[in-house]
Amino acid sequence: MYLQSLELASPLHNSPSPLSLSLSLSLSLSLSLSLSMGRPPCCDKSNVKRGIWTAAEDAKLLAYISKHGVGNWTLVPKKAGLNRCGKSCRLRWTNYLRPDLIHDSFTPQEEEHIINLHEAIGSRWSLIAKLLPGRTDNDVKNYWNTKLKKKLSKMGIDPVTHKPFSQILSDYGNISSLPSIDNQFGSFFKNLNNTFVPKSEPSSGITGLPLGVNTYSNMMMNPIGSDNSTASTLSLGIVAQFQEINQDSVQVQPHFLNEVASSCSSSSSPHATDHQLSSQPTYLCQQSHHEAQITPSSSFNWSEFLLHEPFSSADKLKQEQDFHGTMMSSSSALPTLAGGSEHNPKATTQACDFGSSAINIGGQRNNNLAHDQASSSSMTSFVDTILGQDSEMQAAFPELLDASFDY
DNA sequence: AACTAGAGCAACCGCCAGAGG
DNA sequence: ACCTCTGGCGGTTGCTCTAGT
Repeated sequence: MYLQSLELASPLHNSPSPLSLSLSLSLSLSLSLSLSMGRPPCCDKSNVKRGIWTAAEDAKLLAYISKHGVGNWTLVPKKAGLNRCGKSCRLRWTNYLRPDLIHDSFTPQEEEHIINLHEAIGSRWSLIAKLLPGRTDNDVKNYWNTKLKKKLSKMGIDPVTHKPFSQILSDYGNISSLPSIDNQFGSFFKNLNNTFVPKSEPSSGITGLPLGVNTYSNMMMNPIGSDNSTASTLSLGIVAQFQEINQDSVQVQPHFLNEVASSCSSSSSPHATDHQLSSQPTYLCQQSHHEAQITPSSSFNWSEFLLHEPFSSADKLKQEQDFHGTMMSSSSALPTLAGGSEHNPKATTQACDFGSSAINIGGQRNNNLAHDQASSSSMTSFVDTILGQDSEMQAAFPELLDASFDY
């Protein structure tokens, strides 16, 4: 069927030169191969318009959807009189034409939400977008990739782990026998090539940034003396709300953000996922949703081993003040987030067990405090743990561990 | 004015999960 | 249990615009 429509529509048919014949043949062969070997394409890609949408196409799609609503997207282009792939129509509607979308630039508050949520749940753009009314996952993703990632890097924060580069360096220095740095440190070394802000001048990376980023940078860089309970409440609330969204997303209609927004902004539900919370906790990884869930090790907790960023006392004082102030604003800006864990002590417990750096903003800071007293013993046990695992891996995969890493 | 590099963003691609047969 | 199909998602690409030289 696909082959037929391709041949009928192909411009090659109008001029059967030897070249076009061979092209047509190879095209047919590859197409029939793909038909026999895998799933057929959702539409005849060679026969649909691609690229930028015109105003006329937008008008057609809008007119059709406003009249009939969205149903089967593969039928929409046909019924709307569009020469487009159904998937393309869906994307155009979802990312651009939907009436509830905001096309303005992101506000500092939204920026802060994105950063906090990214730390909490990683690059789950659709989930993050559900917490930002009027924004699409594509918007958020683009904004993160083009702006926020660079901003964080310039501030000396690894956008993948949300840890200060210096901390990652310290960690790496203490566990230099680790075989694979790629998995552990994400984009750190990539980012380090482009930007590095000396930690002796923390203000240089912060000046001029919007409030949200200041807040975040202070949270990241000054755990000392900060209001741990507030920070903890915020981060735990994010996790709780994320869990709530995860559950709600099953029920809501995907294309109507108003419904999504209202379901997301509802107070933390008492039914919030007793079964979820009591089930085995999982670590959320940023690399890919395909490998996003990792069974946690019971032997150690990453956050127990985090180092804090050393600053001069004057910097500390200023950042402490900033942190107090901005955390308050964060809490007010995220009312449902902050309230999430209050009604759910289980959530608190579990979130604290989330050792991944991606999860626990406040918990990490608590641990940083404790780390002042217990850093050496913690780091020792951490190194022991890693070395133990290293030895196991060396025994299992000796050929993979021969490569050395020079920096 | 012409060229170039980088930023921003819309759109596409390929994979996956889930529904339905 | 298996297969097909659709919708959803995250990652990537490529076009356009703008600032710098």
